[in-house]
Formats: sequence, C-alpha cells, structure tokens
Amino acid sequence: MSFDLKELDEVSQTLKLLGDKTRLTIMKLLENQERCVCELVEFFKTSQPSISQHLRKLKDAGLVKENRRGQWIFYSVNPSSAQYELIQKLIAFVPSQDHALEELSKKGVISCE
Amino acid sequence: MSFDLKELDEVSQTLKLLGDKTRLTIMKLLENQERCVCELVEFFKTSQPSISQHLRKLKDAGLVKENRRGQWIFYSVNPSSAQYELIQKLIAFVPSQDHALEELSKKGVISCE
DNA sequence: TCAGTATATAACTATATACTTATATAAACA
DNA sequence: TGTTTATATAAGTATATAGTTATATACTGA
Repeated sequence: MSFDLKELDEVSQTLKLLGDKTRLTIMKLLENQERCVCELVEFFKTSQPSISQHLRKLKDAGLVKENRRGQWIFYSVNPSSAQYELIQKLIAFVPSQDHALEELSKKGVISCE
Repeated sequence: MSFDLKELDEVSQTLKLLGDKTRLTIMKLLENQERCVCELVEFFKTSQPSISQHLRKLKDAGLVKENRRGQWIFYSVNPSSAQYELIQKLIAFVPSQDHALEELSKKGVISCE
C-alpha cells in the first residue's frame, strides 16, 4: 500500500470519528484541558457506557490519551497523534462550549477531585 | 435551537460526509477543477450509481454544485457554501491525486467533451 | 422519432454504528 | 474485607449507510 493511500485512510478515518456530534464536542471540550469521564457524562446528559464507548474509539485512533488519578480517568488530546494538526484546525470551527460548561460548574457538577 | 447548536450540527454533518474515502477524494479532485460524473466513475473504478449517490449527498449538503453541459453534468466545489472555509482546510490534508489522474488521462479515459 | 450515451433514482441487501441494559474491573475507604 | 464510586466491556437492538441491480430521465445526433 502506498503512503498516499495510508494517509487518505487516516484522514478519512479521523473525519469519520469526528463526524459524530458527541465525539466532536468531546474533542472541543478537551481542546485546552483534560476532563474526567464523569464530567463528560454530566455534560452530555447521557449514559456512562455511551461516553466510555466514544472515548474508546477516540483512544483507539490515538486522538486522545488517558491518565488515571485515583478513581478518575482523565482524558486529554494526544499531541503526538499524526492527526494532531488536522484536529486542531477542525475544532477551531466548533463553537465554544464555555456557556454550557459554566452552567455545569455553577451547579457544582464539575469537580471530580 | 441556538446558533451554536446549528453550527455544531453543520460542522459534524460536514465531517461525517467527508469521513467517507470516496467523498473525501471527490472533494479533493474538485479542489481546482470541475469534473463530470463519468470521469469520477472511471477514477474510482466503481459503479455509476454509487458515484451519483455520493454526489447527491454532497450536493444536498451544499458542498458541491452541478452544471449541465449537453449530456454531461459537471460538478465543482460550491464556494458559497457556509462550510467552504472548513472544506478548503480539510482537503489540504488529503494527498494529491495527481499521479492517479495522470494514469487515467494517459489512457485517454478522461475526456468528456 | 429512434438509438445511444450520461446521469439519476428506486428498491434491496449487507454491514456499520450508536445506544441501552447488565455486568465486570479497579480504586478508595470504612 | 465489604461497600461505594468511577470506569470499561459485553451483548443485544434499532437505525444508518454504502453498495448492487434494475429502471427512469435527459440530452444528442442520425
């Protein structure tokens, strides 16, 4: 397989992964800081297994990395990914989620530690 | 629905569309010039309905436009799309298909007019 | 008007995907 | 050690998607 074919696969695979609203938003949320699974579950108001499965896909693709601290597993963008530059450019087009995050921290939901 | 939600939908919808290797490559091929359906069918060595259906999705999303000239329908990138800037940035990451196009034109396949 | 060519659409099928519920694993702490 | 909390995984289901084959539409030129 040529280098070009591999690259095309990688780019389209990355776009397919981020073509899901939940995963795209997760990457946006991780843009500047790590987040634990429980924060993401609260944010999306969905089930914990659903978030875990999305994170698993992002991790398998090397787009995020995990870091366990005690009971919590914190996820962050993986800057070593071959797709890092592409990801950065992509999430620049995703609207900031700051207002929604604020709502959550007002309610005291976001605080794992 | 808030503006942000709409934008998130639009971006993820665009990424989902381009998360398919065929459609991503079509957008790359249309980067600098229009192409008729028959050229794309030859290029991908796949069925005509398959290409037509991919083009239909890209057109429904407003990413490409069509221009009939005689029997042929030429597709090109739609610069008026709200996603145009995103698309431009994305396809910059897709490897050039020039070598493969050369093969085709050598064989005289690409010449609709 | 008819035959040929280019393209689109419809119907069907096979596969992929996302979500749910149930359960397993791992750490914390009493 | 037993309980609680955080997270992952497995299995099942419903929906979405891409491709195929068959057919329809539209243009061209004799």
